[in-house]
Amino acid sequence: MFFVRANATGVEGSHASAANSPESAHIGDLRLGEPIIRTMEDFAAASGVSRPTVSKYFHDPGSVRKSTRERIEAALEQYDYRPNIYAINQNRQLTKSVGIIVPYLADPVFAEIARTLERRCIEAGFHATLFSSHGERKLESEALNDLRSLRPSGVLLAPLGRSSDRDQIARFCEEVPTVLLDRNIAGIGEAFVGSDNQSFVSQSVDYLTRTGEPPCFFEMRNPGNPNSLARHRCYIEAMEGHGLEPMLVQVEGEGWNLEEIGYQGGMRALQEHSFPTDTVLCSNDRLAIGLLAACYEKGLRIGRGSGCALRVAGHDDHPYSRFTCPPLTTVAHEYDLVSDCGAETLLRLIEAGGRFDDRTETLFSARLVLRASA
Amino acid sequence: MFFVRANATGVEGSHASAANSPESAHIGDLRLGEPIIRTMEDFAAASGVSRPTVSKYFHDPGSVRKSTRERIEAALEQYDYRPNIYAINQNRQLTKSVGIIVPYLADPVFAEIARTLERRCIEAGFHATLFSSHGERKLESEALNDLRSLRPSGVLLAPLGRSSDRDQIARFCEEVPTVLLDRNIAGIGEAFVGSDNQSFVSQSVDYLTRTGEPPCFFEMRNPGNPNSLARHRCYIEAMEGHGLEPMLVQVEGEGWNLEEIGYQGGMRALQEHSFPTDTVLCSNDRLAIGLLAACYEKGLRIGRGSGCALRVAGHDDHPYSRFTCPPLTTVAHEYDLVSDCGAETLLRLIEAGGRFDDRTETLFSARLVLRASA
DNA sequence: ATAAATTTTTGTCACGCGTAAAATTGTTAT
DNA sequence: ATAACAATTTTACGCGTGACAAAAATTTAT
Repeated sequence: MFFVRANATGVEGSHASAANSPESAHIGDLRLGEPIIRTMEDFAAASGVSRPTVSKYFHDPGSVRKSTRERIEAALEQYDYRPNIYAINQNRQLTKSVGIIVPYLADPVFAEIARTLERRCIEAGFHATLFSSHGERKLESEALNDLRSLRPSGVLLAPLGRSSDRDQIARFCEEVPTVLLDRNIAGIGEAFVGSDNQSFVSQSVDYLTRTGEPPCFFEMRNPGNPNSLARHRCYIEAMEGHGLEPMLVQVEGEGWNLEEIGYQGGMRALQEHSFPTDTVLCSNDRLAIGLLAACYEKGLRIGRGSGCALRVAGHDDHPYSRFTCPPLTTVAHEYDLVSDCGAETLLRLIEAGGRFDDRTETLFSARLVLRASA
Repeated sequence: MFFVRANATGVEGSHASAANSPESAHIGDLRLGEPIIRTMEDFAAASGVSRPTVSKYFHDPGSVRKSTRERIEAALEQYDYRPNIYAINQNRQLTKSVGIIVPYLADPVFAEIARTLERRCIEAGFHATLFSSHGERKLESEALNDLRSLRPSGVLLAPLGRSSDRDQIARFCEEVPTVLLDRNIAGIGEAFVGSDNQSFVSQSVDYLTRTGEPPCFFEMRNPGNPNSLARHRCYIEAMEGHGLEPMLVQVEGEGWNLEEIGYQGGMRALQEHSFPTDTVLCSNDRLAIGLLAACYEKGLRIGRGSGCALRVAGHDDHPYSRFTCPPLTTVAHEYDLVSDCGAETLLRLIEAGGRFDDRTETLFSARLVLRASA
């Protein structure tokens, strides 16, 4: 199954004889005669400036005299000291830190959202700490607790949704200025930024009915995701708005393995001929990816051409939907815009002192992306 | 583009009038007469026990007398106090925290690895903090610095690879007990856990040559990933071992958008007929996913059947490779095993006091996964 | 009941830093 | 040179915790 090579490089072993005391670990890279800099105290002594002045410098380099600044920066060159961010957070009245929580990092959409959020916060001079709930309520709670200890000036929270501990989130939001992202919880947090599910579904339904048979809706019977519930409702509304009968194809399954759920459910639906029309609109792209795999296995040709058996469309513009076979027609979740706006909203919130007078909800419209699958 | 609904829910506004002082924010959930518990000092007073005893309790509940334990736990019920993890880390000689760094969380493979690592560490009673380098050397450096401040007992580090600051990582590893993951850096860290690239490539090359034309190798010209370099070498060795001429198809591109790079490179290679054989072995599954999309667009049938124009295989068993069309034949990177072993190795390292006598390298063999594409 | 062992309390120091007031030094204007 | 002002240093305290020694209280053994 596996094997172990000991000392495979043959070059090291240098630290094998080193003792465990923290000093000895540093003897290697210590030019003799130079002191070891661990704390701001040490660094202040080494640079010939008092510790509070050093503290002031790190808070705002422009707030100290030029000659002092130069001395500090000279010492900085030599010792590359950096203050302990967690000690700072413990003591500053208003931190330069923000927290980010996403429900599930293994979902590429959230991975992208997290990446953008982190970048924006860093660009604004903040230190960002990222947490993933990994789909588990317990881990979401842990993340909230950690964030409390971190004392961030603000938090961007994309909650798990149905399985969140609503009361705990509400309490957290009263303690820490929080912007909700992607999934709204009515009345909780200082603001919400997300997508307008109605514009998602109405666009896809409009397009599909205009260009062919009206779509049935392919979804999970018990989605953990509140956006799924909203899309379900919007589909029904949109169909009724066209004077059409809604057609639901619901698949079983729990958790976050949506491609697998879409595949299994798709196989079953195809075997049992449960699709009442030749057009399938999936609640999200991950289910669609699974369905496409099932269709391929069944030998069905997907697309809007004459030789095609089925049209398949999704929602979200998942990073991989460009690369499915055929490429997936979908409605883009503008997660870059949502992320940018979320980060910006949080920064405004922090500048405003942590509270807004009114709780705003910013919803981005979706953008239809036509590709070959429908 | 987007619109804002102010006060859309119509139910809230309760905290709109709350002042900014930390006390007033808590009046809402404060049963009058009960003190607000923020620190261990407060909590000790509320539970009628001294603070050091409370501290002892949290360190090890079994270390205090039963009657004392019950008093603390009764108070815990009432106030749900939790010690500040960052303050703890600052003071404990040996922390119950570990750090995890992965190079790119938006890659589902690393997202899965991170998730498994985190879970294992939590199960072992540790507090895990996850960092993503997001593909940027600067962010990897930041993560290392943050971890220094966090004072973890150990770190699991999957480095960026080529773009890592090797010296900085070396220095870090001398300060903090570190297990390297997925990508080895010779001699750095107390141990390495990863995959045996040779077994990957030899298995795929063996299988493909046995069942059809020998494969050409589809890869990036300048991969940032050291595993890619290793696989390149292993492909050449494997081919020569069969007495065959290695055939390389190298595509341009930078960064982490591998599907796109595979797609663009694949389109070009197909247009220019650069594939010298009907069998394409991709350096990793993400490139393969892009190539499959290009093949679909070109109308090429993929698979090992008689009506097929091309066989395509990959490496890694990417979470989506099951759902490509056709499903991708690949060699599984056993990232669950790697994660488990990595976590276990770190725990052993911590128990051993942070240093191993010998630097071990544990390599997992790959597992051939036959699907329809080759 | 008394002595011995265990547990808890008290007190004090530590960690690495922010912060505020007072004392000192440096700079500029006159 | 002197006053006026700004920048800096000193001093002292705080944050929320761990760690350790000595004293006090409790439990257990005899």
